[in-house]
Parts: sequence; structure tokens; C-alpha cells
Amino acid sequence: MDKRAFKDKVYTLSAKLIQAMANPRRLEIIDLLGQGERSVEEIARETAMSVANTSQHLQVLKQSNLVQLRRDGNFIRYRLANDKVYQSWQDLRMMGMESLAEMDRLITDFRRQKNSLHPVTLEDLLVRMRSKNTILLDVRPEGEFQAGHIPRAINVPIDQLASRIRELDKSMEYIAYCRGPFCVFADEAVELLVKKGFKASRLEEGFPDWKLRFPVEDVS
Amino acid sequence: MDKRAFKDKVYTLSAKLIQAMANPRRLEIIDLLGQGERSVEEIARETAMSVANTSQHLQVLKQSNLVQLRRDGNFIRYRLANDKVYQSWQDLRMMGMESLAEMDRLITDFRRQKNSLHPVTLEDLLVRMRSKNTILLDVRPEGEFQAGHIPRAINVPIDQLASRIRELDKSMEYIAYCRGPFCVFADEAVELLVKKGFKASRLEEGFPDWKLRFPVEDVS
DNA sequence: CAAATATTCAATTAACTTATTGAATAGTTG
DNA sequence: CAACTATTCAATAAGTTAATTGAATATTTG
Repeated sequence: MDKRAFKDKVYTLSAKLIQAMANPRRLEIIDLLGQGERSVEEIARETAMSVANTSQHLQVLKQSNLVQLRRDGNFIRYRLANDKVYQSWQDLRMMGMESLAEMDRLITDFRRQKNSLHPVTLEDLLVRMRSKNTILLDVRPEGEFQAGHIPRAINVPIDQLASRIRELDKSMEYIAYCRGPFCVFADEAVELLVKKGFKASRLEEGFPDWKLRFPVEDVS
Repeated sequence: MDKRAFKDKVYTLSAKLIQAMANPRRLEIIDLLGQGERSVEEIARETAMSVANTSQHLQVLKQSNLVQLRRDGNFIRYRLANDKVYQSWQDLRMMGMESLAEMDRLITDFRRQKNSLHPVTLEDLLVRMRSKNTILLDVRPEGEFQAGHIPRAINVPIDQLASRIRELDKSMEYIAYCRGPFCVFADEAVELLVKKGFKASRLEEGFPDWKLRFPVEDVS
């Protein structure tokens, strides 16, 4: 095979793989599967898509080896094929946040509205957690927390936060986290906490980003 | 703005950015610009595209802030907008090499044909360079070498290698590198060296990959 | 300032991608 | 094994993307 044919082929293969990621619905699926495996129905519900459409997008991801699946009773459960998939998405996401002014504006506006404008980074978190009066709050659904969470975090799912807010101590400072920088649970948590007079901010990154770099804890 | 609208927007913006990368010609351009800036004409020549087509692809990359440009006399010279662009491409490339069996087969076949089947990784290189009888050979064009190279490498551009091969010492072991894992200069160098009775292998990665992680040397 | 050169633009055609709809399939449960 | 359920498939229409061609633009050089 000559040089040009070889290059055409490697770049074409690479482009097809990237093409499989280059769709808003599929990115949302990848982001969600970063939490752990999900059935087609669950993915459809969480991303507000029809089941048929979700299934089609999953086929595209499967054909490019970005996801794998297993049957579990009546359900087919999908998961990311390997860590590199989420890693790549994380990098692309960072590239977007750095180079697209529009993205920056969108996120800043949203967070201003939620009082979560000054997020804490993973590096900040390591420092802040040494302090006795900082509490790390995992606001994801209970199942996700149980499947793995940042060590020392406590779990109050976002939809229980309002009713369980009396459990929290006003003298403490809260750092809320959820599924990633594009997940809004943490922003909603900060909005509520600040409104009720707590000191709170959100973690910039989410659980999957922590997991790529540090050890996790689970409930077993 | 509500949650769903926010999500739709961030994923759509991200997808558009990724879409701008998801094309074989544009990946080849990004890979090439990893070496340093280039005029439209140079890019067209090195990628075997028409100038008009090259220009159109460059417009797409520019609109997504993946490349920047400056005028230099009659020429417009393009460069990557920042390190994260090459970083993302590197990650996606790794993802492809890991998860696409077809990619693996393609590269293995090509290297078998060039006798460069067992490449040395960047980590291996650091160890091997401690040995007195290993020579690191940069086979990129002279200008690229001068703009930056791996410390202690010597430059013999691939198209001069045949005529200058008598300069090389047969008792030494050679490691050839070029622009990256998809660049074939190093494979061609190894093919020639092995045929002439030298001990030679290629570096898996290329200069831009080194540059993202380690200091470089230039001619000034 | 005219000629030359490098690059971009515009229009066209062919190919590909997405969402929607409704039907088909393949497992599981009673 | 019949009924049920979760998922996939197939067909369609609307929208998007890519390569080609030739013309237009903008800058430099003589």
C-alpha cells in the first residue's frame, strides 16, 4: 500500500470514529453513560428522546465501538466501551470551554442565575477538604452515589434536598457536585442552598472526572 | 433558561466543534499544523488536495476556533489555535487505535511492510537514550527540525537519507521519528536502514507528542 | 498603478445524517 | 407456548456536508 492510500485510510477511519461522537444527542448519551450503565429506556427518559431515536443513536455508538452492551432480563444495558471514551469527551469539552466564547457565555449566564458562578476545581477541592467545616455534597440519585462517589461525600439527591435541608448545618460550607460540568443538579443545589442562607458552591467537574484521576468509594 | 434548553445548547455547541474535527481532510490538516504554521498552498501540497478545497476546510476550522492565521507577505499562514487542539486529536487518535480493530490491522500491515513493526514508545525512548550506542534520528524536513526537535536528535530528512547513509555508523542502533504515529517518514527510514543492514526502529509517537510532555531544543 | 499571486467565495451536484413513524424482532414471564 | 415487553429495524422527508469548477478579492511587486 502506498503512502497516500495509507494516510487516506487512517484519517478516514479516525474521522468516522469522531463523527460518531459529533452529535449533541450522542454526546449527552456518552456523558450520561459516564455515570454507569443504563437501559435504552432510561437513556431515552433522561435525555428527553424517543426510545426509537435513542436506539438509533446507540447503534451508531456501538458500531464505532464507543459503547458495549449486555442483556439483563428484559433490558439491554449499555455502557462506555472504555475509559478513553470519557477521557476524549472530557478533553473535547475542555477545548470547547476554552475556545468557544459562546460556550463560556452560556455557562456563565446559567450559573449566575443559579448563584453558582464561582465553581471549585478538583484541585481546589483537595485543599478545601482538609478543612473541618467543608462538607462535600453528592446530589446525584441514590443509585449513582452507591455505585461510586468521591470519598467523604454525603448523598442528598437533588429532588430530596428541599425536604431534607433541615438535616444540614448552617455553620458549614457546602460544595455540591453531580455528573459533570454540564450537569445542572449541582447548580440547582447551590441555588436552593444559597436561597436558604447556606454557604455553597459547586464543583466545576463531576464524579466521572474525579474517577479518571483519583480513587473512589462505594457502598457495598 | 430551563435545564433542557441549557443542555441542548451546550451539547449542540460541543457537537459542532467536534463536527469540525470529524473529517479526514481536516484531521490531516490538524495533524500537519501540529508541526507548526503553514500557508494554504503548503497545506494543499502536503495533503494532496486542491487549494480551493483546502481553503474551504480551513474556513471550517477557523470558524470553530481550531486554527488561527496571520498574513505574511503574499501568504496567509495558519496554525493551531492552542495546545488543547492537538491534545484532543492525540486522545481521539489513541481511542481509535485502542478500539478500532481495523485501524490496528491497517497500521500493523503497513509497518510489517516497512520492517518497522516494533515501535519504541516515548517512555522506552527515555530509557534507550541513556545508552551510548543509540542514535535518535529526526527524518522530517530541515525547516521543521530547526523549528524544534527532541534534544540530542540528529536531522537527516527522509529524502536525503539514501544519499547520506554513508554518514551513519553501522555499529549504532537507530530510532527514527517524524511527525506522529500516522506520519510515514519514520517507517520509510526504517525500511531503508534495515535494508542496508542497520539496526533501526521507529518511535511510535512523533515530535508534537514529545512537545506536549517534554522540553524541546531548537536551532537559533 | 498595473500585473501577478495567494487565497477565498459562490454555485452546483452528489452523498450523507437526523428525527419520525409504525412495524418487526427477540427475549422473558406466567 | 401465548402474551408481553424492550429494543431494533425500515422507510421517508428535511436538512447538512463535501468536492469541483470558475470567478472574485486582496495584497504585494515592479
